[in-house]
Amino acid sequence: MDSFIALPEEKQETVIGAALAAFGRNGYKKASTADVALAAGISKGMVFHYFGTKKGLYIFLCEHCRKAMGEALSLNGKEADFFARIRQSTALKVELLKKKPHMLEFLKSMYQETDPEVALEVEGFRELIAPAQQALLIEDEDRAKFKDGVDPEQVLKMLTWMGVGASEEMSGASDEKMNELLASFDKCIEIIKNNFYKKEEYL
Amino acid sequence: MDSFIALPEEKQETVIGAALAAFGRNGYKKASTADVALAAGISKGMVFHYFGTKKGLYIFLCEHCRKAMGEALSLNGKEADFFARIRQSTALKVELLKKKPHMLEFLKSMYQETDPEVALEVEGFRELIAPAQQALLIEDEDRAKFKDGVDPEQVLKMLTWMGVGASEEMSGASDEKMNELLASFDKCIEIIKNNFYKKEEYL
Amino acid sequence: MDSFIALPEEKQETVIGAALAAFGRNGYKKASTADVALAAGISKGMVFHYFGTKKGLYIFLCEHCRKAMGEALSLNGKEADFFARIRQSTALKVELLKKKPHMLEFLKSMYQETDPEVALEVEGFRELIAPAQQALLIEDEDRAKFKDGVDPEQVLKMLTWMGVGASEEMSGASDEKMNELLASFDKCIEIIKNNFYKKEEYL
Amino acid sequence: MDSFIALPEEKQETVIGAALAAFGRNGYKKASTADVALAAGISKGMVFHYFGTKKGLYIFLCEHCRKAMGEALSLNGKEADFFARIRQSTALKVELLKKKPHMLEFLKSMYQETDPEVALEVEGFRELIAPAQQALLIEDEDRAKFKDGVDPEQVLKMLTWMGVGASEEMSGASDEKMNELLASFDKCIEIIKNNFYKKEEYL
DNA sequence: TATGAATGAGAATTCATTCAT
DNA sequence: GATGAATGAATTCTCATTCAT
Repeated sequence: MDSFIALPEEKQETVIGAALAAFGRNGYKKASTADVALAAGISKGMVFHYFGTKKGLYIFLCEHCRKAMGEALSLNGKEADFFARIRQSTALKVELLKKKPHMLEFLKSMYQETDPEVALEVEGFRELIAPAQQALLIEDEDRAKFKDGVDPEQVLKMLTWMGVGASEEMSGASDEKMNELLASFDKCIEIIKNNFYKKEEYL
Repeated sequence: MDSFIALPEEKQETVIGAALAAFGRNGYKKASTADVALAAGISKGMVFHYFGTKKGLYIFLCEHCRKAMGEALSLNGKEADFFARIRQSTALKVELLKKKPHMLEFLKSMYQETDPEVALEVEGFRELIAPAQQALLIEDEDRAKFKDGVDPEQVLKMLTWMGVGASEEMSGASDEKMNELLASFDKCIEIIKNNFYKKEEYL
Repeated sequence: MDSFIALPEEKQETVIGAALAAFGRNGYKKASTADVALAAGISKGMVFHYFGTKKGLYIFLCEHCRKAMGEALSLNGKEADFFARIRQSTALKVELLKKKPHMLEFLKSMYQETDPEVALEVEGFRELIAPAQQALLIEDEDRAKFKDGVDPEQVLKMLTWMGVGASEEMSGASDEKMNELLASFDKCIEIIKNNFYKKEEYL
Repeated sequence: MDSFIALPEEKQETVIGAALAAFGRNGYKKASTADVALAAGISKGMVFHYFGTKKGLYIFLCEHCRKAMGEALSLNGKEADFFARIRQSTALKVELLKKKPHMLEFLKSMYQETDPEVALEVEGFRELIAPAQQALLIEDEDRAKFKDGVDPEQVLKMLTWMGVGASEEMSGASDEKMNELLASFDKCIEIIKNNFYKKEEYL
């Protein structure tokens, strides 16, 4: 793993790209180290030299994606408003994944991974990525903006669930369909905001 | 397949349960027919006698789940009100999945399945199951109940996504937690109804 | 086996025909008892009831063919002349095999069988059938007909080898081709007779 | 296949010998890759590394034999006389098959192979090998040497059939027996030549 | 470092044979 | 006698991992 990090950035990217694509396309079990090596233009032996085992490579990729997600979202300049934060967060994620299509493939596949050999690790990474994806904590100043009688936590839950549902539907959707779904999701946020924020003041 | 259907119901259930569990746990590729046979208490040979191939078994399970879902939801006695229908549908699904926990596992895994050997079949079943899961079509008499300026279709989409998100979270949750989530989901429906229906008339 | 012989002739023929066809088409190893049973319209269990094992069935068929061959050739009414005997023998064989096409298939396949499980038995039957096929012993009265300086035994060897070679080529040949080859073989016999018999007296 | 060709000649021969023997002994279907690997002193995996599939190995062997036959016969230095050519060709083939006994076994088995999985390929190779085995075309200058009234083509056919018959008998014969048969075959050629060539001029 | 040949455990599938009904 | 469900050994093929070069 150290020896991999010592590689020139460019070569690292090639290998990572090839591996993300291979696992994204076929899942953990069916993706073969030979495929990864071939696509990366290195020998099978090197894959094991760099990552020890197939599992080691997979976990490295999970970690790599988590970092990339985190970095992208950390650019999220603390938007003042709760709903604005949700929208920006969503937009940033979509941005990132459009630039690194293999990463999107991989993440989708990772969310679907059921192979027990990596189940534990994947579970952990899912939890690590989740908050990074959300940045959805309701702060005190947000709370005040909600209409009386509306439970902000419940609204957050609704939004979170909707996000999961929308993501699920985006998985495997075409680019066109994805944009459409994104617009629809945006509309949902809008609707909820319109209905649960105190109208006069925060719209 | 015929020979399988001729089996006593009880034995069928054992085999189906074992297979749902195996595929649900490990996904199509890694689940092994030997595991299924062992868990079902039959010989490897019988798996092939009954279902021909591993793929045949998988497709049989898809079909089986579709039927079970359909039957459960067909009990849904045409509630008059749109939101009432959603609630009942959700309650019925949760009921079913509590009784057949392996089926839930399997369905989740099926929604995630990417193995090209069954991709086509799974795709088909997803589409067949989707409407059965919903029974959520908005009818004209429902449309009239929504506030002016509210797009009923968008609200349906929100509810659908929320349903998926909530189901996801319910997966693997304890019985207690599941009840809690169900209550929370119920609250969501309530909130949305309160906000999008014409208040005076339909609450 | 006794139980099989107790069957009505007609049923026996059905089973034998199906078995000859199955083994003839696919060879010993690849032909499956299930195929035989299906084609014969009986259950797998009966195949084993009648013949004990797959090998038992195969040997029964060998024996059956040997008998059939012997009976056909025994009709061969002791033609006086050596070459006339060869021709009649050939004609009778062709006759028989045209009437029982499955038997021909089977015999061809049997001559080709290399599976060690039946190699010994097949070897034995080949030797048993060979003389029956030939009826080619040169008798003293024949010997006198050959030109001086011609070794009758060597001529017999030539004819035998030609017979094997011609049979080999007939295997797998179409009906039309087979007739053509038969005519050609006939011409060979004629040529040899013309050249090795004392001309004036025996042509 | 490339990787196999890259092997040291000696190892290639070992593997080829083991495979020829296995298929020759048991036929395509029953010969097992495990046997081949064991006899060749390599692992099961390597068989597939080298040849991809069992069928790939079989076809490689067919091709290998075709080449070996072709090379051996190409040494046949264009003997002037037809019968001389036949004798030399026969001698060369016997030479080859004495050196590579497994090849003989394999070729016999191949000529008998009926397994549909390789039927097409075998058919093709049979046709390719046939002419290589013959080198027996009668040329115009040969034709003139035959007695009037003798059909040279029919004589060729006789010789060819006899060659097949003799080869069949040589298969599996002891070295001593083989020499005896060879001498007998030689005598046949001599006899035929004596009878069908114009005596005064060409003997 | 880098290679890819080599290994061997494991997976799907087939099928002769047995045996309860 | 008859059936065909049931068994499990054997077979082809795949692939992570190791290791000599």
